[in-house]
Amino acid sequence: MKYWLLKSEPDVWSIDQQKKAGKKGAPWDGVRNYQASKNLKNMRKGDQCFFYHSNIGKEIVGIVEVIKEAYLDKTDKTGRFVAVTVKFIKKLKTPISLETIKKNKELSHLSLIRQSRLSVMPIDSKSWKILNNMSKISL
DNA sequence: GCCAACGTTGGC
DNA sequence: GCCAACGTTGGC
Repeated sequence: MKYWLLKSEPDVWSIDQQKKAGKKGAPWDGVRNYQASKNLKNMRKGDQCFFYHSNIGKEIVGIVEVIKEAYLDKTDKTGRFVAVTVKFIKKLKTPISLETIKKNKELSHLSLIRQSRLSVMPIDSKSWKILNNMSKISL
């Protein structure tokens, strides 16, 4: 299984809206960047993704799971980009802020920090574990 | 195929 | 609201 991180502006699509979508999940569409799109294509059913709120909050707020692999993004008229469907798994007890992530040397290689504009990125399993542990500890 | 102009993202 | 970083577009 692979791990990913998905960014969304909460006033466009938030973790609470994702929660409301329930078991059926909701399409993760609107990606208009080739690198991000390539990452979407590499997602497999069952992969887990951190849900990150950009701009407002700037923190990882929850976890979602891929339930449908890449298909053409209906919102893209050019037919170049893809979407996946993800379903809500849980909200983190303690959201992990970008600031906190930046402070951790073991996480400094993450694209979240190195490539701030990328909206879909892989997370290695070690970093996934570190972040998961952080979410259970209040700081 | 280069590169200037322009648009977008996202942290601050 | 500003601006740095960076991706895309289009003229040549």
